[in-house]
This record gives sequence, C-alpha cells and structure tokens, in this order.
Amino acid sequence: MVPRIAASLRRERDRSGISLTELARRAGIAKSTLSQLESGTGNPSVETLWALAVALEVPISRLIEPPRPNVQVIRAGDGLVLQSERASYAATLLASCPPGARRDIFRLLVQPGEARVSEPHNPGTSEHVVLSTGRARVGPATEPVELRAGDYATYPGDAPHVFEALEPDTTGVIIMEHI
Amino acid sequence: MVPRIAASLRRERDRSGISLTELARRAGIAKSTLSQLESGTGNPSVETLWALAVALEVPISRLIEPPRPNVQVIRAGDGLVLQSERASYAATLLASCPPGARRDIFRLLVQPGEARVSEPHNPGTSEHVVLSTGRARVGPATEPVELRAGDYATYPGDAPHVFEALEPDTTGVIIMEHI
DNA sequence: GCTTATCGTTCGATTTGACGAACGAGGCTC
DNA sequence: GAGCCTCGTTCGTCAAATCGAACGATAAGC
Repeated sequence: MVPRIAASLRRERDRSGISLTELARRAGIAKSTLSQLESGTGNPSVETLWALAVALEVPISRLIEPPRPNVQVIRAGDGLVLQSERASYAATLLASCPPGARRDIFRLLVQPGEARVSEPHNPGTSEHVVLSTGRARVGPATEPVELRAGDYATYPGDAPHVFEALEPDTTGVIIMEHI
Repeated sequence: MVPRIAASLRRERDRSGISLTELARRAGIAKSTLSQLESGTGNPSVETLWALAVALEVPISRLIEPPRPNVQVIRAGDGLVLQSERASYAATLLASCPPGARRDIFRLLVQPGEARVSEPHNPGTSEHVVLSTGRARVGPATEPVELRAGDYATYPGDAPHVFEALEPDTTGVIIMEHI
C-alpha cells in the first residue's frame, strides 16, 4: 500500500514535470513530508493525500489504486455469458467492476416472452440502458417505458426493475453503476 | 473531507449491517479509532482507510468521494448532440457525469470518411465502446482494432485514440470513464 | 436480580505523521 | 571563484493518529 502510493506519487509528479519542492508548495505541505512519502517512508493521512491529488490534478484514486492495462476487445460471440433460465435472455459481461471503477457493462440479447424481473441490487446502484436494435419495455417494475433502437433510459437499480423484449433479437447495452 | 469520510464510513457500515466493534476487529484497527473516525474526529491514514475499505468490501473511493441520486429517457432523436465539424460524426450525450459518478455515456452515429482522432482526455480516463450496427476502426491511434456489430473494446482515454466508421450509419455506445 | 454478553464512547499512553530548519549537490550568472 | 538560486534529503520537535483499557448502556438468559 505505502510503496504503491510512493510509486504513484513519483510517477504522477514526473508526468506533470514539476519538482518535489514545487509540488509540496502547491499542495501546501512540507517538502520533507513529500520527500518521505515518495521514498516510501510513512503513511500519509487522507488530508495530505487529498492535497497532493488536487495539486497534481488527478483523482485521488490514481494515487491509491494500481495502474491499468491497454486495449481489450470482446467479440460479438465471445465473453462470459450469463444465461437466463429460459434462454431468452443472454447478458454478456463486457467490463466487470475493477477496483477503482464503479460499473459493470453488459451486452444484452433478448427474445420476446416473459419479462425478466430483476431483484434490487445494492443500494445506490443505477442502471443505464441503450437499445441497439429491436424494441423493449424497460425500467422500474412499477413504471416501465418502451424503448426503440437508439433510445436510452436510466433508472434506479436498487428497486425491482424489468427488461422485456418486444421484438426478436432485441439487443442493447446495459451499464450497471455502483456509485 | 473528514466529515465526508465520517459519513461514508457510517453509511457503508450501516449498509453492511455489522457493528462498529466487529468492523474494527475485521479491519484490524482499534475500535476507539473507528469510533472517532465515524464521529468526524481525526484524519485517518491511508493504511487505516484501506483496511476499512477492505473490511467493508468496497472500493476505497467510496469512502472518499461523495455519494449520489429515477427514470429518465432520451429518445433516439433527442438529447444534446455534439456535432463534429464535418457532420459525419454525431455524439449524443445520454448521461453526463454527475457528482458521484465517474462516467459519461454517449450514443454515436458515424458516417464513413475521415477517422476522427480524439486528443487525450484527463489522465486516468478509459473508454468503452460497444458497436450496435455497422463496422468501425476503434482504439488507440497507434493500434486501432476493427469492430463489428456487437463487438466491444476498451482502451485508455488519456492517449490519442480514433473512431472511424467503415459502413454508413454505424452506431454505437461509448462510455467515457473518469476513474 | 444477577450474570454475561455486545454495543459504542471516552481517556491516558504511545507511536508516528507533518513541519521547519539546516544540509550538501548541482546549475546558473557575473 | 564567489554569489545565488533550486533541487531533494535528513534531523529534531510538535501535534495528532492510533492503541489498549476502562466506562456506562442495553439486551438476553437463567
């Protein structure tokens, strides 16, 4: 944890091209403190880290969480598919929530039939749906709306909600946001 | 900053339904420390906050960044459209990044022609593209990949990247994630 | 009522993070 | 070379974060 922050601080400061002294001045902390942090000595308080993140103009998570990878592709047929019981509803996980992110992204392929009712997820989650092709009834179980290709809807994910295809091979993208 | 962490800790602990004593035990910190943190007294070290985030099974950002807010629909033709210069690239803003969220969601409608090259966004951003219809070359300017309907790709948004339609009326969903 | 839990808070002792001053190293002008 | 600047590090001091122990409160079991 501490060495990671040390590395992050060094990396971000190098990237911004400013000196240790200057960064300490902008963040309003003692440069001795910053020196120790970059050398991996010490365990910064959140206030200190916050000041540094602001001064570096990066989100604080960039100093705490590990760096990220590069291009990744999931082809139309590939990926982890979460089949529904009745096989009329297939959700492919495109991007699961890694540490630092707050959303899962799915591709949907749904056939007409029974509406799929989802139980509430964690409190605070919200869902975003963009319909690619077809037609569907989407939204809170109490007040679904009808979407056509290209339409977008967002609604709370922490209340019961439905997705019902109204045409064969209805496809869409769904983003589950975890706050 | 400190009051926000205090509120976050209390909220997440309430959500998980465990006691202060139990959380302190799981996180390996003194419960007196946790008591003070939840009451807004004190400025936790990153190690302490990290231990709490792990014990609460939430990303550490949920303890640091502010929280959030029903059904909203944007029809295929509606919404704020960001036209490109050459009108061959139209991005409709579906969900802009509200406080607490970390992503913008766009609908894309692109015509073949010149590739659209985007300058890097803020450090740490990443982009997710799901192609709805058509075909496109997408990704880092240095190594774009070809996507077909239903394909998905993700790549860093903080480096130059391109989007070039290879078929008329290529549509997709793009998620810009700000970490 | 008494015991035995767990709950969350408060208090003193200890550890340690943050500060400011001083330091040597390197670069610059004159 | 002398003077002056900025660089990053090291040191002693002080404030504060963390700890462990003790506290009163509340609930459950006998």
